[in-house]
Amino acid sequence: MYAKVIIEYGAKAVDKEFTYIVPNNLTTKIKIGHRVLVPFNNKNIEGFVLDINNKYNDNYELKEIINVCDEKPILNKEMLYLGNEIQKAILCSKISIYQAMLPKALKAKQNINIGIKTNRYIKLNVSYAEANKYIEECRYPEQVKLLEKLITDERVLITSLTSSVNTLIKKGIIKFEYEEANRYISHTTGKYHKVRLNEEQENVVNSVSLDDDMTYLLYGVTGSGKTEVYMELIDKVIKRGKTAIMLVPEISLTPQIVDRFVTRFGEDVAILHSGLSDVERYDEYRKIMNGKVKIVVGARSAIFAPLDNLGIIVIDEEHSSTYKQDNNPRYHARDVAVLRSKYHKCPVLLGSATPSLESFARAKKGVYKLLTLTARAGGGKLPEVSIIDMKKEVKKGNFILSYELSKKISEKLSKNEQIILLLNRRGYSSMLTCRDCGNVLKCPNCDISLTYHKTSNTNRCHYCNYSIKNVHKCPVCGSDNMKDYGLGTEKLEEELNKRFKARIIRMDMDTTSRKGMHEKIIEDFGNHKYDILLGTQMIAKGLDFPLVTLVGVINADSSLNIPDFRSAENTFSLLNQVSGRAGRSDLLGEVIIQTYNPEHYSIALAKEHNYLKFYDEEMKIRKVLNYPPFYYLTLVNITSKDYEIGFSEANKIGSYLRKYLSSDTVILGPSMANVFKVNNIYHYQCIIKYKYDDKLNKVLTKLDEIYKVNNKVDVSIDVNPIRV
DNA sequence: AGCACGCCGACT
DNA sequence: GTCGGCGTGCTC
Repeated sequence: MYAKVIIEYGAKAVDKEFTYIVPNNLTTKIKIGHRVLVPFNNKNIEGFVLDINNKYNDNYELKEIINVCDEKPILNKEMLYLGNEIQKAILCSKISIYQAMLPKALKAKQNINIGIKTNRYIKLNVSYAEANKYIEECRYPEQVKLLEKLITDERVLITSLTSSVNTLIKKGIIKFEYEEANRYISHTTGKYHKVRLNEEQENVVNSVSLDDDMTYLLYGVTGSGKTEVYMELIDKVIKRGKTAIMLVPEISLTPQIVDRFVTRFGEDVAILHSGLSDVERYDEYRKIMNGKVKIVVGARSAIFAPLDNLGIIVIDEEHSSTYKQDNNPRYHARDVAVLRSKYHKCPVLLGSATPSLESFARAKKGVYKLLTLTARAGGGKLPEVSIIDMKKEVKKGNFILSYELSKKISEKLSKNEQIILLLNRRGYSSMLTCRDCGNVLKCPNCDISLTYHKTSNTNRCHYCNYSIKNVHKCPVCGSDNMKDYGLGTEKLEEELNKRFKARIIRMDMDTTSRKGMHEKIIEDFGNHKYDILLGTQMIAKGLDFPLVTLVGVINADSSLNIPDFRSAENTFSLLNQVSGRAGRSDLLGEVIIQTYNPEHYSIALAKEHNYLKFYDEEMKIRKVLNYPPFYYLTLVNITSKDYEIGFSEANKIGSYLRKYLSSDTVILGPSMANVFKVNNIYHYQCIIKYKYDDKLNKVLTKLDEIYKVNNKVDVSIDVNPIRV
């Protein structure tokens, strides 16, 4: 008996199946999907069994599998199928997908020590009458206390053995009971209040057929009650005895969503997101594997949750770029969802207030079925948005806060209402420049300027984490005339503290790096321990604070100025998202957007909350420039430590693509990537634009093969990149 | 990925 | 003479 195994190494050179002999003692036990320990190149490593058969024709001298690592297979039939399909679609190594599907504890990798925790309980081993009789005759108060507790509580958790427990066990009065522990406890805040759906929501729920593999796009304005629709559909699915996956962009940003699911569905829910520790994630994952839960709420990788009998997959904020993994394997959760929906014959529901252009275009073409929610669920109005032209404000000397925004902040503070301010840049200032020689302080390893952080008094690189103590003299000319430019969240916080007497909390990557800080800031702000929440785009999503009546966007241009074909879409969507945070209760919300480009359509249309008009405008541009959704994109990234070698190989790759791809496929480049040097590695890229190219997959696979063995340059392929 | 093998420079 | 640098190639 032979087994084909893929091994734990992610390197392209060993991304193939290796055949091993299954020793006699394992033939009955071993199954496809099992994690196994195998000898490989004089080392013992782990891998997964992908196939078992009785034939082997080659004359290579095979080795034997050492052992199977777990009782049951880790990869089920569906996961193996998904791995195959995804590998074909995005040209990544197979092992990388299987690893991406699993929690750390179950990946093929040795020396991970993540075990199962077992709780020990004690329980009565005799009738209540006998226990009571024992109590009467017992001279030891500790024993009496224990038994009395057991009569009322049925079982008691034991963390350390006491002599009274020992005695009672010995006498057979009590017995032990063991149970797997759950180390993750989702703290919920309240009880579930069933909300009655309005007519529009009801219609949407009824339009979704639970019996076929259709994809639906739910386009609903912010606050229109999309979550209630999701929960209602999931409830229906569960009542039919099926299971559901609910994806959210990054759950630790939205504890409020978790809270709503846990309060409504209780024990039926497992949570999977990056905020969990490895042991917590393992516990949640086991609940799913063992069929103990019916709903999985989680971020991107939760799309792989091994639920049987899937009845629906919901993807909230479907336009969010976090659904695409930005390192290997570069999969998109939306695509995996469609694969799983076909496998289970169940619907996919994508929801957003600002759907991605790709999805909306598909919905218009009828590939997806379009559903809409036009009104805010509580009857609340969409907030009033005003746009401030910062070019005029700067002339008046208002560099950070416009007159209008300052006035509104004071007004809301005096009414004891809350304020959210968005500034999409962390740190104090964005760069340090010498006024005498014009030198800009740059990262020595990367191609970008360093950001000054006042809290730590350092200049840091946001790409490679390089940091130096703040400098006062120009390293080039020695002048002490250094000046900082640009505005970050730290400086904004300082300015607010100077100008207002208010309780202010900052939320960005620097204040939330400690575990649980997200939740804490959100909870504290929700409990009105602060008046102003300022932060980067992490404050824009899914938060629901009834007391917030003013949202200010400090610099709407920061996302607009990123050189990317999606920058207008991202700007519109961010402005729309963050505006939606205002006025979620009966208090009317106001939004003030500060910008240097007040006439830009993505900003002007965000003022009107006009997604449909934005869609039309943006589609015109995409059409002219041959960008998605009119063309597909694939990015070939070429990286090298050596500038010259990178350059020449990138050119070779460019000509290779031009030679072998169809003539109506457009190949741009090679060119230097947006940030050319990161961590002393040079980045080149070729962009491939195509409508349909039956040669593409083959050509790219071949290219990949060629460069597998080249260790001077690395070639990675990104199908449907989110950033170009 | 990780390890052995192999061919050149600077040391006891 | 030998230790060790890392470039090359192979792993069921």
